[in-house]
Amino acid sequence: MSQSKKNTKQKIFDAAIKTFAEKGFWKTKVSDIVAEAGVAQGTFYLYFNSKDDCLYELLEYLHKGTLHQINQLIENKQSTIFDICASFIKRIYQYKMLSKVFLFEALSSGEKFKNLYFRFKKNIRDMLSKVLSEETNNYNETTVSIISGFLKELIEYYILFLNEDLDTILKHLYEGLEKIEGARYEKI
Amino acid sequence: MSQSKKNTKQKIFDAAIKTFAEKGFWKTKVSDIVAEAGVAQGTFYLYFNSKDDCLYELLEYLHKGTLHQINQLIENKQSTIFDICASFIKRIYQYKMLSKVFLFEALSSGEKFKNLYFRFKKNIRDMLSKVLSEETNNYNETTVSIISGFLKELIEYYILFLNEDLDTILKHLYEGLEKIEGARYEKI
Amino acid sequence: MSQSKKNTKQKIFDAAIKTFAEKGFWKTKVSDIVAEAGVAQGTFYLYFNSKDDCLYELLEYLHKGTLHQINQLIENKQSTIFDICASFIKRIYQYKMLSKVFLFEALSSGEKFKNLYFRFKKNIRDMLSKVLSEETNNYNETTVSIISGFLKELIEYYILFLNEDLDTILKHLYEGLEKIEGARYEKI
Amino acid sequence: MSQSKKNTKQKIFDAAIKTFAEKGFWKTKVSDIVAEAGVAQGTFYLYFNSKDDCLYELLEYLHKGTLHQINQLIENKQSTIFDICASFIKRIYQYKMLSKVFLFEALSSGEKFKNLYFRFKKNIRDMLSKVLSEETNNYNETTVSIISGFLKELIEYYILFLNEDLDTILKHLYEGLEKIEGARYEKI
DNA sequence: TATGAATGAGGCTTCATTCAT
DNA sequence: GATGAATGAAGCCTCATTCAT
Repeated sequence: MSQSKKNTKQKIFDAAIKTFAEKGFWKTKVSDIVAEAGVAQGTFYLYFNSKDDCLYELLEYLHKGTLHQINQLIENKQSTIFDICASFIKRIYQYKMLSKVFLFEALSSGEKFKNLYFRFKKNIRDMLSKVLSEETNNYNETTVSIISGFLKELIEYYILFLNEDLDTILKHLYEGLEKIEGARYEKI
Repeated sequence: MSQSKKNTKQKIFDAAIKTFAEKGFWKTKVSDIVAEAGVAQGTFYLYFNSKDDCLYELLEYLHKGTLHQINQLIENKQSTIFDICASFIKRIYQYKMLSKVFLFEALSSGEKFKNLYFRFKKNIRDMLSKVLSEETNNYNETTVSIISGFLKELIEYYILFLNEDLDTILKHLYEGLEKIEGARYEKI
Repeated sequence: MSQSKKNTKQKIFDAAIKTFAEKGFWKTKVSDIVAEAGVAQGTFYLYFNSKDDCLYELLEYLHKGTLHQINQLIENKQSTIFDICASFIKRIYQYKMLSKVFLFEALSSGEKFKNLYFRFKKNIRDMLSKVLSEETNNYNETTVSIISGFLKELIEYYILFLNEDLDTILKHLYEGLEKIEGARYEKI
Repeated sequence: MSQSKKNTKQKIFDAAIKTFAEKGFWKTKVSDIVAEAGVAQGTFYLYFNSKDDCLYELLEYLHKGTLHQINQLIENKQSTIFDICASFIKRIYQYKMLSKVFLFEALSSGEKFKNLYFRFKKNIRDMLSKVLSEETNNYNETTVSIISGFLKELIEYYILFLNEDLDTILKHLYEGLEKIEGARYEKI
């Protein structure tokens, strides 16, 4: 892939993220994306087969990257559940707009996206399970649900609704996990 | 409102809930709703100004009813946090399809719906706060976030994804609150 | 089907025939047809799934009607090959524009239409065969090819290109068949 | 024209013939042609002004070549009508794909092409007239129509539809002319 | 009140053509 | 000459909404 081709695709990608996040998948027109990207309507179709396709590629990118990042932490045996969650929250915060699309658009954007969303949720829960079972001796599924739900609440309420900064959110996370797990963590 | 008018509107209401839940707001056509309801296309517009309007009315109905139900429990000073949560879960379970639309479509269906959704979330959190502060002496916002997130996880994962029955879900709820609060509740 | 519905479909049908005949299938836009018919763009899609569909329905109509008409003549045992051909030519002349579409657009409008065209051609040849074998004792396939080709030449050259009137064309037909068959026919 | 330029143009020419014949003029995209030719999209426009232009050049080439070939036969006073027709059929068979485009696409590809087609048809008929009037003493226009139609039927039905081989088709031709003319020809 | 045919603005996508390299 | 990414006009089709009956 040539440099210029890569650039054009990236421009469209960035514009799509921004537009999907602002207007939502269904209200976003391809013409909005290309206007934001500064390319012609037809150019969009050189890189994506459809609007659907574009969203799917974006979500897969976030999905894979996030899981990969967490997996690497897990392989480092010294990572605590706090490290994992903080890493997750940081990534979501970094990709705020794209995450918004993933977490709050996917369920209503068609079967394909719903499946991707639930695959993601399942993966996150599995990772939490793994770390919890290594870390504590009274692991159970309920704890996974509590933490998984708490993470989503942090994102939904503190990031999206209240729009708080990362440090404040990590503080909430720390306090929450402390309460849930009854343990103290080193902040990272 | 005459009896027959009420019936027609109710037919459309029910059809709309079913269709929105099955196909999502954006993929639902007015023609789908009226086909399901067994009335003519034009009839829809005798009762609703628009497709948006119809969804909004539905969500407000769920919103108000749910808050009202919880409020009544709160006014009965003996209600525990478990009672409140169980009542909430039961109602969501009862209006499974409509709730699905509310909890997972609203954020992506336009500004108006997003506002309604966050108003609802805020109300639920406030009620939890109120009960918690009456019930425990170490109440804090973090606990509200944990419980609020846990409730949504129960709905998202156990009701929508795994499609478990009400009793199983209430069991999860009980175990979760026990873990969060470190207390035992009377099951209702 | 209500009267008004029938009328609208007929209006579109007529407009489609005219437009297809004038501009050809590929150059005809749905917007041309509806403009000619005096209805809205969307109305077209109440009656046809697509432009393809519309053409197909038109051609089938001509196809079936023409075959039916000839079949009835054949069942009357006294019909000569001249009667059959004259009846065919008259029908083509009557549906001049639609026939033009069938005979000269179908082969280039996609597989489906090509198949319909060759089915039609085969049917016509079979009918000619049947009548010839009843009428003469030295019937053979070559004669069928000669007559079939002659008929198409009459249409292509005298109707479409020279735009001659029906009587002149029937005169050509009479002379041609006389030459081919070496017999004299009663003009009908 | 340089050698390499000639090669590129020829590659595109050949690809265009193949593609037009397979998919028809309207369904053929310039991108199909260049893919088949193995050149870049822009290269097409170094040799042709437009897709229309390319088809027109192709058809003119077939047109002129065919007429030229027949004219040479006519100048040789000993050529019979069978020689002329056989030569015509052989050429059509040799340029099967291109002929398909000419004979069955031209009428529906726009005014310019329709004119070219009828010019061709007129030329063929004139040549037949000329030979017939030299060969027989009871020449008339009807015979021209019969032979012209028969030739097209041979192409349409036996070449395109039944896909028979050249010898078989020439046999049909021989039998047909024998029947039409009541004479015996030397096969060439 | 109820109907359902008709509307038409608007979105998605295609593809012939251009042009900078 | 050759390339192929970029263009953008144009066309098909959808569907929320209207309105005459």
